[in-house]
Amino acid sequence: MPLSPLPAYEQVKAFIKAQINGGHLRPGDAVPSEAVLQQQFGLSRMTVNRAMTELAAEGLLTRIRGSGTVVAQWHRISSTLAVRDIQEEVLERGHRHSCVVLTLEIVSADAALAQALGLRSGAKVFHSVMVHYEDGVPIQLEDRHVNPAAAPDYLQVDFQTTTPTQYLFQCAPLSEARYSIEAALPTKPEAKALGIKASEPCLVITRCTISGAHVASQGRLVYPGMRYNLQGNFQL
Amino acid sequence: MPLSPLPAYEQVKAFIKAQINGGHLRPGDAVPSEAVLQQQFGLSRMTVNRAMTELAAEGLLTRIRGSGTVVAQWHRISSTLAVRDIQEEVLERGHRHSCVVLTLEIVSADAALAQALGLRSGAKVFHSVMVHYEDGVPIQLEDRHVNPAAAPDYLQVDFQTTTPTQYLFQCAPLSEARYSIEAALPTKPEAKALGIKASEPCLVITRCTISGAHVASQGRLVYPGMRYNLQGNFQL
DNA sequence: CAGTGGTCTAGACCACCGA
DNA sequence: CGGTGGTCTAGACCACTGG
Repeated sequence: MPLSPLPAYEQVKAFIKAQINGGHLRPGDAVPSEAVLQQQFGLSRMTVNRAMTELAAEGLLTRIRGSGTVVAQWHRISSTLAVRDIQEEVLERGHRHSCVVLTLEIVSADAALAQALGLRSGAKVFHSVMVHYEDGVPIQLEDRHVNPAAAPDYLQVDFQTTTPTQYLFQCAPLSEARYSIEAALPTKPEAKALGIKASEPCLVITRCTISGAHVASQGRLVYPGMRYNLQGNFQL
Repeated sequence: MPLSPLPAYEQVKAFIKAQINGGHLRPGDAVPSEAVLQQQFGLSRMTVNRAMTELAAEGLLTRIRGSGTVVAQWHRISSTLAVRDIQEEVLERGHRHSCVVLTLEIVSADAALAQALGLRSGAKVFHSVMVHYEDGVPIQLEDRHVNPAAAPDYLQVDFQTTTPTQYLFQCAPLSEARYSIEAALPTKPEAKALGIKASEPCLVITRCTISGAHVASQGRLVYPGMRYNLQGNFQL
């Protein structure tokens, strides 16, 4: 008969978090052992263990077999930096998304691109450039090279209704990705397409997605610095 | 007598991951129920349940009580966006860290700052500005306002050996943080301190840390765009 | 209704650590 | 050696979903 609707292991987690938050447990301090908590809460060890294991997975505790559990020295500031689909993001903010395709073509990969996509130099790859708008304001330029093996029909996609991210995810489910976030200036054509000055700083995310055995695509996402920022929130 | 050193639940996780990775299970597809996996692997349900629960927590699966488990539609691109201590980061790269303090003073908070720190307008707060160097090259400018209630001895700290992040973490353990990442131009004094042109785009991270009841500090971290980027890697 | 996942128990064996 | 955490079992009750 649980008076509170919270599962028992969540209550244990909350208790430990409260101890840390309130300063009763400080980084480096020893946390009560599972046996003790088991007694205090009147729970089985498996339940207490789940609570502690999850807190350790969150980076809040450090557990050492044979020794004990201590409060972790550095509480990670993580917060799932979600690199998401631009359309989804815009719609979620309750705004209107639209997209203009500037380029959609087949090109020969130069050495660098071929290497990145795991192809031989000179191989044919798809290339697209488009601008995404939020309520009519250009917010992202997307310059992407796609491995035809991963998405053979890429050139036929209607990018008014589907974004490359969505389409690629559908036909080549993501298994790995590498990305980098940096501040940089746009190229001249990019600045023109985004309707900003070439001296306007931009947030540039370059991303390389891998699907199974193929490198599926490589993209460069350019956001005008004045109109976009990445926000995060970290708790506990 | 486990022939493979991997725990059973990890093997189940690996199996499911492999199925997804290999395309045998695609987003939206139903995943075998716990009962089925229990049979196939000859494990107890608790063990299978742990595997599935963890995969769901990682965002790889979506579980619906009473209905079943399906492969999640969007594999999150997360990556512990580690907002870490600059000194730690530099040392980890095997380089030398040094720091020059430009300002260390007490100021009266204006309305905006007071609001952000949860103080009354005009309250005294600590203010520091310093530049961090990696092998002698300026890599970060740190402009920080500190709530005296959280770190009364802030002005006495030796910032040659300890960074504000380290010190604040020690005397006011982190319980919550909010941050924002954007591309922007440095202010004129910032550009001068970093030895860059005022037209050089920078990655600017603004961060507000909360410790228990206090807002501990608010910081503005400016990284020259040419010398710094945030990298991430996502797997699964 | 039968099948699903969410939680919990009371045991158990093991590897490891520190005294 | 006793205490720690890491894992696993064979049950159990529940809330929820679908047909």
